[in-house]
Amino acid sequence: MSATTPTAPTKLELLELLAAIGTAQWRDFAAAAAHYGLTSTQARVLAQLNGPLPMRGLATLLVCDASNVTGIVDRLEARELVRREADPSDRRVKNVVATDAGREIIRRVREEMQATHGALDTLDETESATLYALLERLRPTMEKDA
Amino acid sequence: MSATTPTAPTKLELLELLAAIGTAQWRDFAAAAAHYGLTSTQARVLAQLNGPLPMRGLATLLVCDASNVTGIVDRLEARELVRREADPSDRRVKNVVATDAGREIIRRVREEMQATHGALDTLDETESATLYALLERLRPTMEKDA
DNA sequence: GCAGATGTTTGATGTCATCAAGTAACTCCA
DNA sequence: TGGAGTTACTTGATGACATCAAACATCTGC
Repeated sequence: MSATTPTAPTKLELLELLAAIGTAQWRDFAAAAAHYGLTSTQARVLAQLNGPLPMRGLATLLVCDASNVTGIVDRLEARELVRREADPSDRRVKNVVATDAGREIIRRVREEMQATHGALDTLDETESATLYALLERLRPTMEKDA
Repeated sequence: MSATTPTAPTKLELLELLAAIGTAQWRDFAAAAAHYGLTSTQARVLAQLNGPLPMRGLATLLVCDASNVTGIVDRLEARELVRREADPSDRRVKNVVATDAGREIIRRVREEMQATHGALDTLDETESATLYALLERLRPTMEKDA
């Protein structure tokens, strides 16, 4: 803590800075996705698909209406980035699974977020660890809904 | 640096955490905006309007097509949150200005981002300052376009 | 086995995003 | 001066998201 003697920021300043970082990262993500002909929403869905996930679960994760997910998955399925599979234990649910192509494309999108990667590379190990610890402190409160 | 002895996070972990914080904040903002019948885009426009701003400048800030801004400002103007004024020095440009109601509503939106406020309140002054300094280091690189 | 809850889709509607094209106004230089 | 080229804004077409309401099949519990 000797190298930097930061002046205390007002809460508003911190809030605005956080917003700026957030939008910058979002733009980086959207741009990388667009590179592969994906909308940011489609990329977001792919990013969630580590394992099979019911439509409803997807809607919950995206915090949107289930009917919305239908269309998004339709378009992803048309490009064979995703598949709908019947759930063996409940015939109502359809599990969405990423295809190999889908996994590959989202991997590349993450890789190509150059602005974000570049920014994180400017931090040394200690700084990264500090930032990580601070953000992790914020996370639980931030993710509580109103 | 004694209270916390953070284990070094991988870059991927840090990236994901940053993304999580970003989307949490975005949701908080969108929810607060919805409270006042604003879409997140409309709220974003209001947030930019500190002074008069030409349509084109707004489009640049939002990183979107100018034709898009026409519709957004139309809807804001219909609700009298915003006004189009002729520019005295260039009759092509229309400057967008927030009305009193517009300024008031965006002020309240910011106030009501409870998740974000709550999260930031968990940091003491030193931590805030550290976070601020780190994020400010990231900012310039993050905002560089690809 | 029936009533109610749940998962998914369809259809209507509104907002946001793009692109292409059109009009008005500005700039600059020959 | 006066036209060529640029710039600001709008309009219209189209597509992706987002919501809600309603339909349908299936599950659950009593």
